[in-house]
Amino acid sequence: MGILRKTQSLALMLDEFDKSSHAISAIDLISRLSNKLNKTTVYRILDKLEDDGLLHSFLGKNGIKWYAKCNGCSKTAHTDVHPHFQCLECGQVDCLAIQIPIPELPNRTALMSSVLIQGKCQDCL
Amino acid sequence: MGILRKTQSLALMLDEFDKSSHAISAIDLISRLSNKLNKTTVYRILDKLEDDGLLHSFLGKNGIKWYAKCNGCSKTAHTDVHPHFQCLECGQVDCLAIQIPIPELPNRTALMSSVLIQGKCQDCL
DNA sequence: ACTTTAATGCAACTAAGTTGCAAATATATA
DNA sequence: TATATATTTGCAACTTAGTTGCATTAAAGT
Repeated sequence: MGILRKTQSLALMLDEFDKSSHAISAIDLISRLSNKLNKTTVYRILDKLEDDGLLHSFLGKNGIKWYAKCNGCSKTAHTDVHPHFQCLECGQVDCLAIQIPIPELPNRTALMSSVLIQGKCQDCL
Repeated sequence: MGILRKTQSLALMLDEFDKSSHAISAIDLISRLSNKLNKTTVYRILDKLEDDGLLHSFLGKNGIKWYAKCNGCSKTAHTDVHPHFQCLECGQVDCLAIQIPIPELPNRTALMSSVLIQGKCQDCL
């Protein structure tokens, strides 16, 4: 069950995602909003926004969770499966607007895939 | 700094990897050996075996760490970069002996990539 | 304005992994 | 083979990311 009520907490969080063109880690979001929201609230709203197809989540370098705005995802299906890029120097994480084709696997059925590319971003080159 | 001494703990751990053709999660290994080894020891030996290029590690579904035997990696470089497959039904994780080509990225340099494919494995189809 | 129900904060918890240090055990040396 | 030295190990305590239960607060419907 996704978002039902327009609360202040929700507005604050949407604001953060509007401000930034990059992905935001749950941890970072919690610290940015630490004087305004409890971390439990942050996690719960992230969950709901993902349910609603407004955000998608993925795991970064050390298994920590990142969120970014969805592009063409719906409440029912996260269709927009793209790779993510994490800069090894500044840590910045972005969605890449490309498709990585996953080949047919003998004896297996691929249902989803996650690709994390690491390297140097624009700013750090 | 990798393995220096041939200890019992080391033998026990190598045994586990010899027994299984699949990847093993750190957690699973700890529980398999819980009556013989301390979890700290398990983590430390895994580290060293990875340093030595005998094992490689990667992150599975929920960000937990998996280890599998290396194929052609050396102490200095983990060259064998392949995707991993995790079965959504039984949880089993395997290395896939294929290459996923990462395209050139405009304005960025890709230094490494990790690909996790999820779906159904042989046994669960 | 009042009622209902969802959202929030808090504190306590879980799970995976890490650290410091003293005790145990390999290996090198005599 | 005994001894010295240095690596490994176990333990307990800690860290970090994320979760849960429950009482309180605040939206939204009437």
